[in-house]
Amino acid sequence: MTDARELNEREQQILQAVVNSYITTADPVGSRSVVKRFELGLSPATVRNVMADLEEMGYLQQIHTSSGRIPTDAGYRYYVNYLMHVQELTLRERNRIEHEFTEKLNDADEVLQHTSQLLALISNQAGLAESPGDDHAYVNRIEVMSVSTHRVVMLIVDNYGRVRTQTVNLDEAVHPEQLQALSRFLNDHLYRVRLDGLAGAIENQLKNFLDERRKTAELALRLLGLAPQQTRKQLFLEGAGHLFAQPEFQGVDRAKEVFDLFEERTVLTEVLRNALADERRVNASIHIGRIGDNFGLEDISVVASPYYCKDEPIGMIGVLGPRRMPYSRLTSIVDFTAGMVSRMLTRLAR
Amino acid sequence: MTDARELNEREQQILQAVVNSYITTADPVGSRSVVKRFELGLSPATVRNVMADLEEMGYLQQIHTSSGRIPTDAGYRYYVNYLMHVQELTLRERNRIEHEFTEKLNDADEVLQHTSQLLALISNQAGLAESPGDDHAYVNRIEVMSVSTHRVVMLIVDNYGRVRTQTVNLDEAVHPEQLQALSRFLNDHLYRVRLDGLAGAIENQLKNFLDERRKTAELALRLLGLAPQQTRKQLFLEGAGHLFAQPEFQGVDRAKEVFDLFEERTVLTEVLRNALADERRVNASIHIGRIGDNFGLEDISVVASPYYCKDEPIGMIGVLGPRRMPYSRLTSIVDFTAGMVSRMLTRLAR
DNA sequence: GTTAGCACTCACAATGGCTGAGTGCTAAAA
DNA sequence: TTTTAGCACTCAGCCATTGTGAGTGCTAAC
Repeated sequence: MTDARELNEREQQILQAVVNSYITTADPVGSRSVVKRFELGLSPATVRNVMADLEEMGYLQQIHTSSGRIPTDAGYRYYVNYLMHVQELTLRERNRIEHEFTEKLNDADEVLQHTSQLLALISNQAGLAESPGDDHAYVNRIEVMSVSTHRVVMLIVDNYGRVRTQTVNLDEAVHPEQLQALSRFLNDHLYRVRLDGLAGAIENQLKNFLDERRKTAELALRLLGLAPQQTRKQLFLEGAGHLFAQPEFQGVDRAKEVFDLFEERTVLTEVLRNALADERRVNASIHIGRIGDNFGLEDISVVASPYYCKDEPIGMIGVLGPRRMPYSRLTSIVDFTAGMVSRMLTRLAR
Repeated sequence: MTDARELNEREQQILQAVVNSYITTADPVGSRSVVKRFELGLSPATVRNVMADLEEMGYLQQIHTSSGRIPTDAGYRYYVNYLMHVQELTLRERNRIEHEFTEKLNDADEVLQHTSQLLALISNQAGLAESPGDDHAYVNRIEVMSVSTHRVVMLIVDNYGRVRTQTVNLDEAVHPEQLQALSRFLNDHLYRVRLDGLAGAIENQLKNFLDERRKTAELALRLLGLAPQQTRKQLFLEGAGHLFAQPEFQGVDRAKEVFDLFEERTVLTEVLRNALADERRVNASIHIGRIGDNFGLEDISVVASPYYCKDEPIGMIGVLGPRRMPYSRLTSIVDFTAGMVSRMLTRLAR
């Protein structure tokens, strides 16, 4: 990789040919097959020279002398940024996706779970969908009730229609009147407060409360403190099996690595998050190669796109597959689907 | 497999030796290695003769002429039923398990999820645990509240401390008074009713109700009818990765089959259920070989044991691994753990 | 009934030759 | 100067061959 000079037209053509060919066949591609498949009006020898240049610049690599070339991460990156023409979805495909979202979906989690399934199905890769985290969700309604003498359930409905329950065990019994007061208090003071700032919202006002109200506030704080923090952003992952069908994951060791990756959802969430920061040409951002530092997997790519609620970015959806994946199609799919999710969510949170 | 005559002592010894050896090494075991490892005071030739007999009777098989023998399903079965001496847990191990259950576990689902993790960890196999189904759970408390004009949440607490919420969308708005009446009504009539018979319990009494009460009852029925039936028994499965470490699942195709099996939890539940019917010598029942009819997997065994709540059998827990598994140890682990779960659950449901 | 001996079987690993796809380089053609 | 034809070379994958070792069945002797 000597310098990063611009590629001339022929180089671009050939890089594109190599990437396209490799994406569909998974075989290293040689000079002869390039001229045959793409009819460039050149001889294999010329193509070889160009390929040698591309290799020197770091866009292609050989798995060993005298095998064809395959794209490097940089090669894919160049292809994705400058060469790929996004393959628009057909009307039929768009209708299909839209149709999927007419189903009865009551809250954001249902929407996103469904989304990950849908993405897996139509992309033939693994589908990912992050559900809105506590930093983007607000209390719509909050209710407390006792379920036994020393046990209390707190029920929180957020602006995405999700219902979350948290059970808390108390040391002492609570009177029904106390609970009623507590419910009123919570609804008064936590309405539209962000889910990750419930305790903080009350603490801030604590000094303004007197007597009974103060007691109620302190009880509220105790409850919130005892409730298990299930703040972890949920990540829906569907269709993992598709990956095992790909030739690059045939080896047992590889398969094991993929399996382990799927167990570690936090890492995946991380990747999705970082994808946002990546340079991007189209709406979808694309992560190419090696995920995290602890996983041996170099051969993973992610195509992800943010979804919005009322123009505010909330989370990401996307697909995950082998590095050799049909980016041009997937970006369209992911983008379009993200748009649908945004619309659904905005409607839910009305 | 000519006849099922009893095995004489020497035959038993040798069958046991073969099973033990194969369980630990995963290699077919030959006559010479048997006499070396187990010091029977016999020559290899004699052992060969006995092994030939055992093969004829269907307890052993050869993978090809001139390889050692490995046990058949029948061989394992004989071993498990008559030969195996249950390997008691050490005090240390029992303490370890008991210690795990001192953790704060608030409801049955937490207990059983924890159990599946624990089993996976100490058995080095996949851990299974079925949570109590709707046919063994009773309503302890039931509450209804509106979360928006046309949306209602029904909250059901069962006798195992589990809280389940179901949201229902209605066509028309509901008045708060209606809901209050509804909550009272439900608590009056569904207390201690089995979770899978809620609608039925109300229908049965429908004719006894007049006027407003009848209206309330009908509203209740509508709600219960609209609520999604999440009756599916939950199956916790943990430590699936352990299986991929076993040599019998190294092949890619095998690995894929295991993966598919884990996606199909209903099949697993089925197996656990059937395990109960199996002949059993010790407390734990053992399923050997081939699961279901649609899976190619012949090489799976399950060791399972029921757990109880107040002496009533509720569900199963167990471990799943290759057919070649250390049954003598696993039965103890599973049995003991099942006992702990029973104790925990009985306490929870007091 | 048990054992020693022997010929036989068969999976598995190592070896070597062959093939085909692909390359780099050089010299000639455009 | 750029492109192409030609040629020698490389290397993975396939195939057949061979040797080895663990194990067997059978027979005859103990």
